[in-house]
Amino acid sequence: MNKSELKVLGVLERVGGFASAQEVYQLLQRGNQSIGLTTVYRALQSLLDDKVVDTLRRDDGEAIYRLCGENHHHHLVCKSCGTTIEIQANAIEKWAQQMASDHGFREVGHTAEIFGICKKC
Amino acid sequence: MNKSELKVLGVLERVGGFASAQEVYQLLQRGNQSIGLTTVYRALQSLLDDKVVDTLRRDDGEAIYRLCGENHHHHLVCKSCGTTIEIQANAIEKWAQQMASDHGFREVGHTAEIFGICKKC
DNA sequence: TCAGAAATGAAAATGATTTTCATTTTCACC
DNA sequence: GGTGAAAATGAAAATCATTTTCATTTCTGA
Repeated sequence: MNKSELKVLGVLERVGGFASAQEVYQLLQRGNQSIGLTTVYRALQSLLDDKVVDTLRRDDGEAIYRLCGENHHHHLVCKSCGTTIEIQANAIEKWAQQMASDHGFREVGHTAEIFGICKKC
Repeated sequence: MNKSELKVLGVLERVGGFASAQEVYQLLQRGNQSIGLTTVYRALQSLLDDKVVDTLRRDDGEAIYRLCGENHHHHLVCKSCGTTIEIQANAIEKWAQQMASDHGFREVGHTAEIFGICKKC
């Protein structure tokens, strides 16, 4: 675990959720922790290999990362105004585990998002 | 639904599973159905809008598409080999409805996906 | 201190996807 | 059949995340 990886980890901690490589890079630039974009990618790859972070893809295909083992939540998003509400969902966690083990999957993760039009809109 | 979209649909039918835009393009070139890559992308986008096809991302970020049945389902995806299993989930449907109505949302939709490493990998 | 290894980052390369724009096709109407 | 506006097409250029290259800098351990 070298210096760059620690900086990237620091950002992911502060963010407390998902961030893309580009976002991590931007955030480091804003602070006085600037490291090169290439190094950000390398650090993320290395953290992935060490299973310290977790990765997903946004709808647009951009990869996003977060610290493993953070308790995660889901989102309820308004399609119109963008308001986002965090929701906990034990039901979902259990469902994902159950489905995965039914089919012999391991190292399981999941995503779930609800979207609609909120009261105000 | 125009001619290009029909050709793309034809390929997806023959493939009987997921294919990327680039793959659809290649397959059309091999047959005597050649259409431009741009048109393939446009046709896929249009089919997506019409909810005739379904999309996912490969690990490398490439988008893959397939015909979707009319019944709504979720996916269990192997991060390693890409194997995809369709799963039904009444629990999720109910959860989404419940959460949304709790917060006064309407016109509700949702996404949910489970990913992990399958038995074979 | 010194040499070799590892880390770094700027710039170029890659590859999927999107945009641009000039051309072609379709289609309703005369 | 002929006409023209609207839609479809595709080649080429642009975009953008990510990876590779490679010359330079920093570590590390003897």
